[in-house]
Formats: sequence, C-alpha cells, structure tokens
Amino acid sequence: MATIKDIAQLAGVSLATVSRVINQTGNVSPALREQVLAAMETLNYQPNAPARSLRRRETRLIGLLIPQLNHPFFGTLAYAIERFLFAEGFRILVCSAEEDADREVEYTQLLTRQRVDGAIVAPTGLALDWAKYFVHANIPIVLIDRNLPDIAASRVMVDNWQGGYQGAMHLVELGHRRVGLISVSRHSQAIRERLQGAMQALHEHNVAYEVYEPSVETLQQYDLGFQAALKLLSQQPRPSAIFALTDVAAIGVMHAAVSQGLAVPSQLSVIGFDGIELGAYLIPALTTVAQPIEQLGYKAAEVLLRRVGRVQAEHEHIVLPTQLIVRASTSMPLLAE
Amino acid sequence: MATIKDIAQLAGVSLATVSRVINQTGNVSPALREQVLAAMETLNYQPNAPARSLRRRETRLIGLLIPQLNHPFFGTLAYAIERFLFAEGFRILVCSAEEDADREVEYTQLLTRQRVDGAIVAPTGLALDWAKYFVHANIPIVLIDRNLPDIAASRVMVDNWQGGYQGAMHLVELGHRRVGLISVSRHSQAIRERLQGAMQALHEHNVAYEVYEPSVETLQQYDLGFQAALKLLSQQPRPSAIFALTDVAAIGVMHAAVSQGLAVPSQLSVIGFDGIELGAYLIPALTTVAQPIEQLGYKAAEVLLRRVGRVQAEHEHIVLPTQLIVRASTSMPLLAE
DNA sequence: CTGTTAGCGCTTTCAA
DNA sequence: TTGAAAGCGCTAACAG
Repeated sequence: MATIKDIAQLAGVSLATVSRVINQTGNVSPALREQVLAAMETLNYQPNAPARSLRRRETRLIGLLIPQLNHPFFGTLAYAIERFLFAEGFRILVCSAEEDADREVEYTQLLTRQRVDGAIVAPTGLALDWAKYFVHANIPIVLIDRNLPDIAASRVMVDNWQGGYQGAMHLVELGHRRVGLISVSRHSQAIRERLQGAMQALHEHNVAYEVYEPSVETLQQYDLGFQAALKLLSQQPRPSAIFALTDVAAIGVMHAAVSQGLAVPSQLSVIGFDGIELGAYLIPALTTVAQPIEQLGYKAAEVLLRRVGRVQAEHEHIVLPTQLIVRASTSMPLLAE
Repeated sequence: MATIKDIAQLAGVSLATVSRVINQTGNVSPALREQVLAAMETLNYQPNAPARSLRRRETRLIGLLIPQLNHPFFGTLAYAIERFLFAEGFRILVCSAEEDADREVEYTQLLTRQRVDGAIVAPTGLALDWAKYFVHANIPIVLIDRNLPDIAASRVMVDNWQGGYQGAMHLVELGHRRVGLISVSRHSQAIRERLQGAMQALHEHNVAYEVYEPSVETLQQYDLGFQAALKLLSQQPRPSAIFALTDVAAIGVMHAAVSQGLAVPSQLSVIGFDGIELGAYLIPALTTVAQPIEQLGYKAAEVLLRRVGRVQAEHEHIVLPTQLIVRASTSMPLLAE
C-alpha cells in the first residue's frame, strides 16, 4: 500500500506538506495541494491508522464490553452506540464477555493493549478485577446498565427501582391480588433494584407475592423464566399475574403458561422488563417496563466522548426514566377474590 | 503507560531482550527472563498494539461489515464470528452499513485504513464500489450470505434455492393448494434464489401461488411482511398458507393474520426462512427453513483465517444445507378443495 | 508557505 | 545469549 512517502515523491513535495493536506492543518498553497491530492488519488492512498495512532497517541477506537452481542437488549444497545460513534469518527471494538469474569479480564487487557481511547462497559458485577486495567492505563470508561459504586467512572442507567415499582403498580391497578415475581440474578444490582421497587409497590397495596430467585447465575433467561413460572404456577392458590424482571424471562413465562393450558392474559397476566423489540412481535404482545435502549446507548457514547482526551473531567451519573408499555399480555384477573 | 524501554531499564537489560521474552522468540537465559517478567509485573506492562502493528505489518484485527447488528440473524452471526476469532487471537471491528451503499464505502475505507488483516462482508449486493478498496489494499475477504460473482473472494452461504424448495414442499405435503409467497427484496441474490426454489416446488406439484415483491427496498421486514400478508389475504380465494422468505417478515404475516381474525395455523399456515432464535419463542412457534447461522459464522471466520497472511491461497466456496424446522405455525389446510 | 528532522513503541537483522 | 541500531508510517516542532 502506498505511504505518505510515495505521495510526496510523486507530487514532488516533502512529507510534511503531504501530511498537512491530509490533515488540513497548516497552510498549503492551492497549487501544491492539488498536486498532492492528485497523487493520493492515483496511488489510492489510505492513511495508515496504526502509524498515526502511534504518533498521535490516540486511536479513535472505543471498546464495548458487554455480556453477549446476541441478546436483544445488548444488540440494540451496541447498534445505537456504533451508529453514534461512527458519526463522530470513532470505531468500536466489540467484546462479548459472556458474564465470565475471566473473559472480562482478558478482554480488558486486550482493549488496553489496543490503546482504545475509551470504553463502554456492562460488566457482570461480580468480580471487579478488570477495572484496574483501565484505571492503570488511564482509559476513561462509562458503565452502562450497572451501578458499581466501587468504580470511579461515569454511569448511564435507568431508574430500575422506579421501573420495578411502575410494573408492579400496573398489576395492582388491574386488580391482581396474588403476584409472582421472577428475578433473573442475585448478583446484578439492577435486577435487585427492580425487585425492591416491585416488592415495595405490592407491599404498599397489600398484594400477596412470591419471589423466585435462581440458585445459580445463568445466561439462559428464557429457560429460567420457563422453569420459574412452572414453579410459581404450581402453588395453591396460584398467582394471577407474573412480573418477570427481564423480557426474555417473561417470554419463557408465557410459554410455560401455554404448556400448562393457561391462557394469557385471561388466566395469567405477564409483564416483562426491558422493552426489547421482540416483545411487540409476540402474540399476545408483551406488556413491559421499557428501558430507552437506544437513548442509553447514545448517552453513554456522548458521555464517554466528553471524557476522551480531557485530563480530568467530572464523572457524570445519568439516570433515565423507564416507561410502562401496556400491550396485550396483561389484563384484569379472571376472578375477583 | 509503561513501554518496553521502561521495562528494559528496570530489568537492566536491552530492549531486544525484553522483546524476546514478550514474544517468546529467540533464547533468553532464565535469569534475565525472570528479571524482565518481574519488571513487567511491577510496571503493569501492556504491549502497545499500534506500535506492534506498525512494525509487524499485521494488526490481528478483522473487519465485519453487515447490514445491522441489531437484526436477530446478523447479531447471532456476529456473535459466532467474534467468539471464534477471539479464541484465535483476533479482534473484530463491527460495521453496520444499513444496506446503504455510501456507508459501505465509508466503512470499507475505514477498515483498510485500520489495516485489518481481513474482512467478513455481507454487502447489500447493489453497488460493488466498496470491493475495490479491499482488493487494492490486498485485504482478503469472505462474503457471507451473498453470492456476488463479480468479486474475487471466498464465499460461505446456504443453499438458498434448496431451502426455498424445501419450505414450499412442506406446504405441498400438508395439502395446501393455494400459497402466498413473500419476497423481501428484488435485489438480494439469496432471496431471489429462495423464491425460485419455492416456485419450482409449487409448480412441480400444480399448486397455485401468488408472489408478493416489494416495490422499494426496505430494512423493515416486519412491516413488509404485515403489508404483504394483508394484500395476499385480500385475494379471492385467499391462500391457505404463506411462505415468507425471512422469519422477521413471517412474524409480520402472523400479526396480519391475527388482525384479520384468522387463526394460525388452522386458518392460515405460516412458514419463514432463517431460523432466528425468536421464531421458537412465538406463540404459535414459527415453522421455518433454518440456516445454520452459527456454523455460517464459524466457517466464514475459519475460511478467512486460512487466507490471512497467505500470499495467494485458493478461494473457497462453501455451501451449507438448510434445515426444515417444523413447529406450530403450519398445519393441514382447514378445508380440502 | 515549505522542508528537515526527531521520535512514537516496537521488532528484527546484524555483530559481538 | 545479548545488545546496538535501523526503520515501520506518520506527525509536529523547528528552521528557513
């Protein structure tokens, strides 16, 4: 591939001049500029990014560390972040850590070696080993969807407690008196807050509830929702509504209901959390407490860029509201007690 | 951040020696090796990837150019590719070109500037402008899910014609005599082949069919499926089954059926194509012609790596079979004609 | 306005 | 087995 040197030779100018026209820095006479541009054209020149990064001490690369690219929530998030950053001239390096602490560390090292200008991270929340690498490399990070108080970083998240409260209140207002709650993780701070909010709402209105919590952590939220629902529905009397703390788990619940011959929503109301696109596609469409996923992504990217290159900007802590989206999977309970 | 020079100083050796222990190349006496390792430890050393790339003329970065990260098919594909390449010591740079030819070109330039060692590309199929950048930069590419005969590259794809045939045969065997076919693109080679295969099967068995093709290209396959189904269902006599050439479009069809008061599958059978995870989550679960998405990803990554670094290896052309997955959305037609 | 030059951090001959 | 030194492609002083 052609280098700046080839261009200089062909255009009959110095390296510096070529560099100036490429970067539009300094003044170059129109005549020389034209020559250089022409040379670049004929040689099909593309600047060498690694060389530039080495010299400028910036890569215009941003790391994105998430559990899985595959997941509807994180996929949408990644897409939003990528679009925003691309427009700003940054590229993203995607890392799916699969909630595995070892992979998190490996990926973090990778990103620091790559000298990314910043990183957006949605970590497991368990081990915090990875964080020190970023700190040591002085790479700014923003945490998304996770609140880890021990880490000095900007944060962008949703008001999970409020969302939990909101979702539960929807069921209360519909008249449900017996509700099942499905947590998907004991470790996730976000999930715990949702659960707290939901329990608070139910408690305030004297609604009976049962909580299902997984004994081991898993990425298989669908299966988890399915199993949890089976368990909750075997109780006597059985709940007339189930609030699953992620949409994917809620979908598992709906299938469990079908497998038990229960119609949704007439015999069992189901509500989820996240607002993934897929929820709207279900039949019946899923009622959910929606996170503004794209906005989370944009905000995170925006907040991060504000810190990139700055010596020591303030950490920002942004909390976005959730929104209750009532669709077809919830209704009044069949029988009033 | 610490550099190799700092390590050398602290360990009291030369730069070359440090480099040798980092890369495990050449022989270093155990004593010195220990000193170096210790120095690296205390300084928290992480090699500078851009510098290394500059020198070695390889980046261990692979570009992935897809329509959208968000889409269930491409998200799963990207995830599979990322996992495979990570294990092989490569990182991926994700680019969602949104089926926009200009963005494809922009992203391609970006990837060549980044000096990626290779790229996996699922292009729109319309404009081929982007390809020349890779060619000129001598960057090996593998085309996934698209067969562009004009481009010299390896290819990994599914037998789309066969898949179309297979899906249509399923409907034929169930006894349907009047079928709607929904294409989602006039330009995509893959979609056209599916359509041909399906038409062939129906033709061979004297089944009447009507084809819906979009007048303009769109990414909104759900909406497209919905509208197309409305159109097809307004015919007299109406089809007893609809074969949508992507799963997302098929989901739109199911919703259209519901909106018309038609039960799936008793009054309308619906079959899709792709085998996205979400199809299994629907109620009723979607019958589909599944692509082995993860395998496509692994194969593509594998084929690409086989070409990375090689001067002029053969282009490979891999075709994987589709698999009919019969679920709940198809059944025999209600009334025999 | 233009050119010369010194590195950025690393790998890799080539000598010792 | 070890070290000195050149150079990957580019940018940014510094001179002129």
